Amino acid sequence: MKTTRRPATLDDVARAAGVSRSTASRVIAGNGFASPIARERVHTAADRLGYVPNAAARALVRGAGVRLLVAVAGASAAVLDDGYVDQVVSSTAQVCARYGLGVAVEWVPLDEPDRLTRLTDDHGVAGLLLVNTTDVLLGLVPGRLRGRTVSIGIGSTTVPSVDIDNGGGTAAIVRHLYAAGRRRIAMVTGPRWLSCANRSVEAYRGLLRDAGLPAREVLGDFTATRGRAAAREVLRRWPDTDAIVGISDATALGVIGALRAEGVQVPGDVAVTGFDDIPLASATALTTASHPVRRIATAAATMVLEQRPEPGSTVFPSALVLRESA
Amino acid sequence: MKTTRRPATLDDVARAAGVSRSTASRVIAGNGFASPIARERVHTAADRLGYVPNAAARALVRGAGVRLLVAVAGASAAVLDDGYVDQVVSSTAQVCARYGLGVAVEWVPLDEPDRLTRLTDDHGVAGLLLVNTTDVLLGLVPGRLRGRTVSIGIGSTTVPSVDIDNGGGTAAIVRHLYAAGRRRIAMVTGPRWLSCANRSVEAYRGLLRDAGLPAREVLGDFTATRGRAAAREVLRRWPDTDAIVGISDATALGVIGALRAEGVQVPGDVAVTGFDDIPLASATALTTASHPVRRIATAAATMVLEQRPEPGSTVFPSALVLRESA
DNA sequence: GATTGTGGTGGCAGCGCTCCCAGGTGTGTG
DNA sequence: CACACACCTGGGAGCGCTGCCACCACAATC
Repeated sequence: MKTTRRPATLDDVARAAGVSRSTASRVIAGNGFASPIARERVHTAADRLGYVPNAAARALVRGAGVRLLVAVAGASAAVLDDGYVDQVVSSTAQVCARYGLGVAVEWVPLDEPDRLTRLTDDHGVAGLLLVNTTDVLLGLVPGRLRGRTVSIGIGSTTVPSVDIDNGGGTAAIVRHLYAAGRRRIAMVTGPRWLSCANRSVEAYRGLLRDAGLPAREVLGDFTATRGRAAAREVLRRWPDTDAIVGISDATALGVIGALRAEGVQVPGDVAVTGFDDIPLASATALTTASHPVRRIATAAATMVLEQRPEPGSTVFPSALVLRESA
Repeated sequence: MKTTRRPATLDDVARAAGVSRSTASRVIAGNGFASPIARERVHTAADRLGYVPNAAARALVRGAGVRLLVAVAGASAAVLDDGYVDQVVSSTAQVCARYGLGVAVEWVPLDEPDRLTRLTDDHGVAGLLLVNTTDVLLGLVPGRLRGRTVSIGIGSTTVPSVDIDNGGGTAAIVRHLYAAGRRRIAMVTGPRWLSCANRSVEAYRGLLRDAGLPAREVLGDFTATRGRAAAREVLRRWPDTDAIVGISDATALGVIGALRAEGVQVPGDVAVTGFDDIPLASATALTTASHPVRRIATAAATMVLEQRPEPGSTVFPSALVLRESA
C-alpha cells in the first residue's frame, strides 16, 4: 500500500512502465505514435498506480481551460433558480465528471450582453453552453471558444445547437385538439426574443391557417403567474374559446387555475395543454409534450467536451403525452 | 482594443505596473507584503488589462485542484437524476463560478464505498460535498481533503455538516396533527442508513411517547412508489389510523394516492403530511415542512470554497407549511 | 558605528503535463 | 549498398502561477 497520499503523476507511471514521460504521455493522451508493447505497459502501470491525469496541468499546457461554463440569458438572476436550469447544470456536471472538468453557471442579463465577454475572457473556461441565448449573445462568442460552444434551444449559423422539436411537439398537440373537435384554439405564447418559443407559435399558426381557423394569441413568459393572467385575457377577448395551448406546463397550470376560478370546466368547456412534461404534469393530469432536458443537455455537453460539435441543429423529438386536461 | 486574443498574464500586469511578477502575485493573491504604491499600480494595471488569474496554473502550483466534487451516495446511479440533487449541484455551480472553479457530480454506490477513494485520489478535486453520505464514507475522506469537505444532511465528529432541522420540522408536523385531534398517527420512514431520515423518525417517536401514544412505523425510501405500498401496509396493520406522516413529499403523495384508491378520505378519514415543500406540494395542497435546499447547498459550498468549514453541524430551521391535507 | 530588526522587493525553481524536435531502428525502393 | 521513408522513442522547453529565499533600505536599539 502506498503510505504517501501523494497522487501518482505521469512520471511515476513512466518510471513504473520503464518508458520515458513523453511515451507515457503519448499513450495516455492517445495522440502520436506508440508501440503496442509500450502502450500495454503504460496502461498496466497506470491502472496499478490508480493514475488520474492532473486536469490543471493538462489544461495549463494545452491552454484549454478547466471548466465548462453554462451561461443562462434572462431578465433577472432568478432564471438560475429554476428546475430547467437545474437539470441542464446537473446533467452537464455528470458528463464533465468523466472528463476531469467541472461546471460553472452564470447569468447573462438580457440588457447587458457584454457580461458574456467578461465571463469568457477567463481562460479557465474550456467550453461554453448557452441557454436561452439570443442572436446578440451568439455573436459575442469569442474565437477562442469557437468549436467549443453549443447552444441549447436556439440555433444559428455560427453556433451549433441542440434542440427539442418544439414545432413538432406543438403540432402534435394542436392536431390532437383539432381531432377532438376543438375549433376555437387559443395559445399563450412565450417571450418573443426566444426563438424556441417562436417555433411553437409558428407551428400553432401554421396548423390553424391550414385548417382555415383564426389564431388567438396572448403573450406569456413560461410562468404560471403570467399563465393565469393570460387565461383571463383569452376569456375576455374570445369568450367562446374551447382550447388553450400553453407554451409550457407551468403556463398551462396557471391557465387551468384561472379557468377553474372563473367556473370554467377543464377539459369540459376548455381543453388545456402544456409543454415539457414536468413531474407536476402527471400529478395534475395535464396533456403535454415531452421534453427530455437531461438527454439534450448531456448531448450538448458531450459535444463541447469532445470538441466536435455537430454543425447546425441536433433536434430531439417531442412526444405527445395524453392525459385528462385535453 | 487588444487585437491579440491572448488573455493577459500576470507577467503582462507586472510589466505594465513596473514591478516584478512576484510583487504582482503578492498583490493579486493578497498574501505577503506590498507597499500601498505597488498595490495601487498593480490593481490599476490588472483592471486595465482585464486580467483574470489562470485557474489552472494557480491550481497546479498550489496543488489545490480545480473543481468541487459532489459525491452522492445511493443504491443506484439514478440518485443523480433527482430534483434534490439537481438543486444541490446547480446551487453549488453558482457559488463555484465566483471562485473560478467548477462542479462535478458522481455517484458512490452504497455497496462500493471505495469508489469515493478513487474519486478523491484525483488531485483535480479542490473540495468535497457529500450528499446522503454514510459513516463508512465519512471515514474514507482522505487527509488531503480534510478541511475541504462538508456533508449535507449527515453530521459526524470528523466532517462538518450543513443540515435541515428534520427533527424540528417533523416535531412541528406531529404537534400540529395532535392539536388537530389526531391520536393514531403512523409514519412512513426513510431508509435506516440515512441519519437525516432517522432524526425525523426519532422526533416522531419522542413526541408520541411523551403523549403516551404508540408508534406505528412502516419502512419507506423517499419515493412515491414505496409510499403507496407503505400506505396499504399501514391500513392493513392498523386500520384505525387517522394520520400518516410521510418522510418526504414524494412519499406523502404516494400515500395519498393509495388511500384515495382505497376509498379513504384525505384529510377527512386520514390526514397526510410530507416534508420538503416541493412545487408539487403546493399544487396538491399537501401540508408539509419547508426544506430550503438551495440555501443549504450554497452555505455548504461556500464553506468548502472558503476553506473554513464550521466544525459540527450548521442547522437550518424547517417551517411548518399548512395546507389542506392535514 | 555595529547590530538587530522590519517592511518591501526581485530572482528563481518547479507544480504536472504536452508537444516539438532530434535521433534512433527497422523495412522497402533505386 | 545507399537511400528514402516509414514508425517509434527520449530529451527538453515551457504553459502561468506561487512561494521560498536572498537581498536592500531604513529605523530603532545597543
